[in-house]
Amino acid sequence: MASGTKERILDTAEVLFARFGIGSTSLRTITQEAGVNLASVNYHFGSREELVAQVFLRRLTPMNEARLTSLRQMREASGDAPLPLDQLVRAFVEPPLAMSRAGDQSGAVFVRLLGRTYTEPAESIHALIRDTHQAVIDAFKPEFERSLPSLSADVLHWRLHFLVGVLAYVMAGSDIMSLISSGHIHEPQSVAELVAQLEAFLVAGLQA
Amino acid sequence: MASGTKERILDTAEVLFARFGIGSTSLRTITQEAGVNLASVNYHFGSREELVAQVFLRRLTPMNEARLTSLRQMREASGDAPLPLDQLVRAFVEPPLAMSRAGDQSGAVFVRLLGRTYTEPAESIHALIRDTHQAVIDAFKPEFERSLPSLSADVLHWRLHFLVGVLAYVMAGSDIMSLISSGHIHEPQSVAELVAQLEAFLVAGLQA
DNA sequence: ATTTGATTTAAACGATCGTTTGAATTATAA
DNA sequence: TTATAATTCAAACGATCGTTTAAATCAAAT
Repeated sequence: MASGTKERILDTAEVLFARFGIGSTSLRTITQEAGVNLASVNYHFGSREELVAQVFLRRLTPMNEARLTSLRQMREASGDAPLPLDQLVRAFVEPPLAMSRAGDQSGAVFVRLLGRTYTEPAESIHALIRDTHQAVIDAFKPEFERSLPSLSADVLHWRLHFLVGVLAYVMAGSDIMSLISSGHIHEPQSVAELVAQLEAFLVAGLQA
Repeated sequence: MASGTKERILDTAEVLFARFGIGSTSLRTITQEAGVNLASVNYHFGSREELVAQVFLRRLTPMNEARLTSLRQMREASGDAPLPLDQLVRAFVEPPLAMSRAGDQSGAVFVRLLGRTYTEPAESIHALIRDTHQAVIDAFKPEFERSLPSLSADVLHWRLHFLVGVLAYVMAGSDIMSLISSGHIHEPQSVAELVAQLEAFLVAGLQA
């Protein structure tokens, strides 16, 4: 029964971090829910902080690779021409949202956690997200510049900032604004529809 | 020297909540920083949870009143006609951002705290924000419907969701995306410029 | 000046936190 | 089977948490 302890801790921590927040979830709560011994966290991860980092890293890496792969394929298909803006937005936005429709719920849970973490104050986590996103930004930024040549560097910077903000908020899946629709919680029928809605909004905003 | 203890606690808690997060800030840290006795929090506020609520309530109330006042003035000036979308967006977006330019820094600190709290998991705080925003949503929702008559209820709902997402992210002032501009942290010269940038982006996105 | 109530203070409460320890248990391989 | 390593386990460590208590101090009013 030893095998799988590490993954059980990661899975359980992911769920509890998303539900109660990283700082408000204790190792005792995690290990109790996971059915493993308290000391196993320090045995397998060394410290609580390392556990937090591993929870993010095991999903951030493939997620960002999906974005880069999508962008690379578009580049190859597009030759020297600037990329169509809608495709560019989609390549950036879809991979994280696509995780929400994974067979198990684990992907969706992590997306929610990640979205919330974007605006969380803990500097150590910010640094981790920043590092893992660096390659993505480096690859997408010049493409946006080429696809939106009429925008000044300042304006483009702000609009990309806004883009990330929308994405982070959608990922966080905050239910605060469910009251916009008069109390009706209105989940999208499918991730594809959400991506389409998001893409239309963002493309128009970027081209404003 | 007794007088001002309550306000000192509120001010200090606001700063520390914004910097380290609500759940990660202890009463001992707050009272030590504020230079007051530990027990004074429970004396003046009853409990830590009530202190958190008061930190939000003392600024949320005037902020939302500013939004409603702005909307009411627009309504009176506009007769029966639908409101111009840019004005509508501005009335919703400007009051929270305007707090950032208050004489003291306290307003800016709170805006940052509020933005971060939008995607924070603590349900008690969500409920508090939801309640204080209810009147604002009730007033703005039908105006957006009138100013954007071509949008279906579903699409409008999503776009307002996106709008709130952008606003929350900007308020949070996350520096994660400072790397978009190649590491240059690029603060807006003025709140007015930020509002203008935001308004252009949002109006275009809403009309997509 | 004295009394009354409001406020501050130091100290302690039990609970929970992340981490460590050393023995018990399990898996791996010779 | 026996030796060796990996893992799990119960228990305890010191530190910190929010809260409470009762005495000390302050302010205001009689």
